[in-house]
Amino acid sequence: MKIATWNVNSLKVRLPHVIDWLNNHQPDILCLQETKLIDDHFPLHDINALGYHCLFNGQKTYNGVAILSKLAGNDRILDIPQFSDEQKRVISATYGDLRVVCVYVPNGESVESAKYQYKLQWLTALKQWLQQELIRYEQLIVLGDFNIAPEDRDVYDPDAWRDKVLCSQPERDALNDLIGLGLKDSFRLFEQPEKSYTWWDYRMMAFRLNRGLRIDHILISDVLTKHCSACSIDKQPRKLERPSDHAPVIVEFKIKE
DNA sequence: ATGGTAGAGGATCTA
Repeated sequence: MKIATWNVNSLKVRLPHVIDWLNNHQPDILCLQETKLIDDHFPLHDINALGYHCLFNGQKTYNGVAILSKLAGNDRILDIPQFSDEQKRVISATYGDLRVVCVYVPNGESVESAKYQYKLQWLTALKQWLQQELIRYEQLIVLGDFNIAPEDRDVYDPDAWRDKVLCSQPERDALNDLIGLGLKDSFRLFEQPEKSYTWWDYRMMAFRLNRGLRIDHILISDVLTKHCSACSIDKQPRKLERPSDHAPVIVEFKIKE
């Protein structure tokens, strides 16, 4: 079983890349962030034509998340329950015995910004909700754009990024709090190349110079860890014309469900 | 040097 996450930065612009990627990789599940589409404009038929079901939670201009899957999803939940938020950043559903939570964590803008406080509050709400979900679902996977680089080795220039947004200690603490609920960063279960990143700024030739950050993650519950066989970043789509600024992250499991 | 690029939408806001 193969599950992936990809911040596409506009599904309208990136639809050809997503279609090619689905055809080439045949993931069982692909979670998308920054679809930037209202639900009425979701390209449902194009994706259905590839044999994938779609669940989505979109809005105009910003944010927006979706889950594409070979199996139909059950028990769909939109957003974080009991957390009032106009921004569409979460969708979750069950596939077989697997509970999938697709997240687009707020960027935060800068540590001085009000958006940074929103980000930390949002992460607290996510933690409180996931604590309950982990009781309900033994096989839980939480994946998406977390907008947090967990450690200095996940940053191309740690000194330049020290205490900056995406790297600050409160953000890293918040991510570690999620992991502390009983989740693991699947990427770090395996030996990985040095300087592995998932996002590169469009500016200053950042991708060509591999000036990136690893901010997209796949967190899995302990039961899933036992069956997890690989986790990797696919840099290939970042090399295409008009790419997303993020690369997909893929996790694989030996179990079939 | 406080820039630069991309997307949405139609002037800025967000990342």
